[in-house]
Amino acid sequence: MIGHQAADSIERRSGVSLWRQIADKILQSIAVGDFAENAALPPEVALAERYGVNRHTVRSAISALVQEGVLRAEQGRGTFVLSRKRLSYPIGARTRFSTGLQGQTSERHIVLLASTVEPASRRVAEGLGLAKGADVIRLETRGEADGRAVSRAAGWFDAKRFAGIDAAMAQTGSITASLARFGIDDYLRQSTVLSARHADAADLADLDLQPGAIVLVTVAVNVTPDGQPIQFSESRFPAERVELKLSAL
Amino acid sequence: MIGHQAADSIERRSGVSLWRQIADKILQSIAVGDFAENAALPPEVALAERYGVNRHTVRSAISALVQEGVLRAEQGRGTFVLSRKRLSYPIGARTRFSTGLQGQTSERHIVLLASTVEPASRRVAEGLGLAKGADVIRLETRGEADGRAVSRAAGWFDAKRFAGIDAAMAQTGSITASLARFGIDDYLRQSTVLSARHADAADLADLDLQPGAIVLVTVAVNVTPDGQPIQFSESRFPAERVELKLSAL
DNA sequence: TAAATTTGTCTATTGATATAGACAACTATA
DNA sequence: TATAGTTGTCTATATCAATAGACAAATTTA
Repeated sequence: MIGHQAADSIERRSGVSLWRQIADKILQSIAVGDFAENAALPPEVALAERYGVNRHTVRSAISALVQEGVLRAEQGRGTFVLSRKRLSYPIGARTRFSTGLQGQTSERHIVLLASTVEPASRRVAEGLGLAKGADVIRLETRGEADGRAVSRAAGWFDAKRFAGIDAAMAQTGSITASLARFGIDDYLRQSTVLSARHADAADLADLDLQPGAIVLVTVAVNVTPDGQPIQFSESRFPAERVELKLSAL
Repeated sequence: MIGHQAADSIERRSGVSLWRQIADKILQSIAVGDFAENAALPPEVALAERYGVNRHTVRSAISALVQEGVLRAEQGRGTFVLSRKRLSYPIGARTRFSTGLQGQTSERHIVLLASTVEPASRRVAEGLGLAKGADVIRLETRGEADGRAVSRAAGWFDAKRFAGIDAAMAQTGSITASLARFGIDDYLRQSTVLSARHADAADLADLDLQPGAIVLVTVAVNVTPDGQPIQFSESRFPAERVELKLSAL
């Protein structure tokens, strides 16, 4: 697991097609820096030998990545790496979307997609310390960096205490700024539970992913400095574009 | 993304077979608690309708999970959930394998698989603040809980400073105890970078996984309280058996 | 016991996946 | 301008994945 990958590290009869596995490996190689940006990939025949598969199988993987906008193929010249490395998304005591991504991207922002009032499900109620079924405001947001989707999050707030936070969010485009209007000057991340799974149809649409992608999922609770829960959230990140950097631990 | 899954959240032509996607969904449902332990799954025909696929496709998914030891099928009776929920693996400032898993499992331990002295690669050298190529000791370990593999880690230590840590590890079975012999009474996790990918052949063997599985990967540096790096590590976790709980943030 | 329910097995068909080989089209270079 | 190297396209074949239908085998329920 030290950078290189054995020629035999491809699994057949796995339910995951070979071209998908090879596309994953190429993405990984780009993220790790084995394949440099703007440089040419090894020729198809070389990749085919390296992974122990037919050239056409490699072509399937490449065409999927061309479709994704990661590679560009030019007849007679070669296949070139377009995409940058994974975005390193910081998670720590004071996780906010805007801070910490400085320097990695030229443009980043959050879009508020929808806001609804709904009864709290069991886990939302537990996270916020409310009774099950109590009214909560749900904000659906999408994080973008350089025009690519890097996160999709749902955040729940006590509807009584934070009435109007949806409007504030629409105005400011920032959770932090919106909470400030309710007298929350500082907040901390109390807990984060992290898991990973294959993208389903909703993930594909929400994060502009290609079928077969992997998503990282975090479920977190934010609290005031004195421990009062204010926000429960579930966030999804495209694993091929984002890694999570756990800081301030 | 709130517990339920739409009937159409299955992707065709994705490079990931339908049976694998459905197996993932069933695992997810078990982890979330939709399918209770020891209880019967819905009958095959019901699952087929729910996911919009043929009964035989559901059967392929089930047989894969039976192979994995997650389900048990009994002719005439039904298919039953054997496995417990995902193990919640804590990661925080004072992450150690032994602490924090209390109560979740009855038995857990680390096995030292191999120890070698090798020249530091670029990233290991950077993590430990050594010159590239300097001698480092590498410990390969495997974490088990209730007889199931829950982690596989490689840890690197400065060979000069920690000469003999391999023997200490073999004796004590604990990194913490081994470091104590070198005067390290306390250490902190400085940074953790987290990503996810499909399991390759090495992961399948190391973690007893079935093809198509997802692994979580963390790359971390541990330091003394005054900031001196002592350990660089890369750990792999089976996403179907483990979730990471980021605590003390 | 009989009927209903559920998993197991078999055959057949279609489409996606993977391999194999040949050659065309394009680019860079000797 | 040749030649070598590279991607693009085509045909053919074999295997895997998915659907469809029928019926057997085992268990539970009426």
